[in-house]
Amino acid sequence: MRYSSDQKLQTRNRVLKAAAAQIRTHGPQGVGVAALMQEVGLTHGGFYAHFASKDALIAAAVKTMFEDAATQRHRAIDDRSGPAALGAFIDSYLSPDHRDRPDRGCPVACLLGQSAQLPALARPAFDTGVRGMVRLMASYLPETTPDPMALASSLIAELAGALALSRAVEDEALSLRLLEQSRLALRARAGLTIPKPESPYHDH
Amino acid sequence: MRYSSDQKLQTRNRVLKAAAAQIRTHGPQGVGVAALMQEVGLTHGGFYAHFASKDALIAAAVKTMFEDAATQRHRAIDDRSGPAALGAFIDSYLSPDHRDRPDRGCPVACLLGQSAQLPALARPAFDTGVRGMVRLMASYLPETTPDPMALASSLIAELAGALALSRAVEDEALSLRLLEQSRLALRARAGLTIPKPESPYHDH
DNA sequence: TGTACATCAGTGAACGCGCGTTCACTGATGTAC
DNA sequence: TGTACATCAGTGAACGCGCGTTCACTGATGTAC
Repeated sequence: MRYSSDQKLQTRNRVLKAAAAQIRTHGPQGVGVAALMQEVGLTHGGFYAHFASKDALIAAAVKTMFEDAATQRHRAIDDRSGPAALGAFIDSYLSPDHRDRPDRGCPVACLLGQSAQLPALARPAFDTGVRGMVRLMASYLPETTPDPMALASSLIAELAGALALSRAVEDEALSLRLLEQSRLALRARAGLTIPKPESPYHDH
Repeated sequence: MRYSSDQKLQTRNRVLKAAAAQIRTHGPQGVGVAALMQEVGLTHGGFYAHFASKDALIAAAVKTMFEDAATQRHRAIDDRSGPAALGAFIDSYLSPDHRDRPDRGCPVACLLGQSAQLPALARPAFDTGVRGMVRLMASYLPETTPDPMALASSLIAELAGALALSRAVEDEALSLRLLEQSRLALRARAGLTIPKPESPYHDH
């Protein structure tokens, strides 16, 4: 090969990363091959040295989105445990920061309404992502919980729903209210009796 | 005018109705002027006798979607009252039927993830729709509820989130589980202690 | 009442633009000798 | 070690198609006289 040994792989990864960000902010339809390659500093013709088609790119990008999210989750599990981890998870998930940065956020919430526009290859990754979130949530719940998976399913639905609603809504006050009401409700439902007052990030 | 007096209005309404169905199933981007007009039995050229642009059509269609939903809600209120109405609302909202028929379903859930693709003219209608749902839910809640609007906000987030998740997921079993767990959880949270076992539609 | 004219919803061909994809070519690097 | 050749990531022009929009035209109906 004429470029340094793994340069092709690096380029591919840069394209994938840029695509993932675009998908998260503008949806699968919002990705343009030419614009994407320009963002990476290349011309559009070179795209097909890395991917067979735009759909193949999207499928690969969605897959990596969920893989990255899974590793992030595992890292978070190792860091803390029990109520502290659960509280931090809920707070950061329903924070204005997470709402405003879909390009760095939870892929499940980003793709909630756009799954119909995903190429078939990318669909299974979404299921895996949802299952992973529910399982994670269940593992966080107090041991006294009668049916952790059932409760976790319900909690995840509210978590993703509240974030998606807060993003879809135009009025800032309404958006913040949606986040905050669900944040408090979820903390209570998950057995965290004392909700942190403000600043959802640094719970000491 | 050369066609019977209100024919133009009827045509316009037929186009609007077809557009609303398309938006619900395939998103705002999924609507094509030519395909839409053909569906109504006309040729694409005539479109611009009714709408200034595709965006204007989408804005109008979204607006009517929410207006129709609001009148449906008001009709539902008149029919029943209290717990029966609340239970029926939750059950039908989280039914497989509602999941499988987005073209007839709640516009809030349909547009949850696609609001970024809506023309600016259509955005305020979404906010109004969300507020309307929360207010309706709050009015259903038991009088003993401490903060009905707060609880309603949380309930609506789970309601919309669970429906959207169940639609986005590929695996039927997972999809049904998401619907059912949230249906039971929401009934319990809303103070309906005895959830109906199956057949969410006819709760006599 | 009957006739001539005006109106305008709807037709269908055409335009223009964006975008995914193709392809002949480049030129720096790796390999063979 | 040095030279000739092969490879292939990336270039940039071009193609083709879909789609939103335009426009000259039609012909059935409403209106004026």
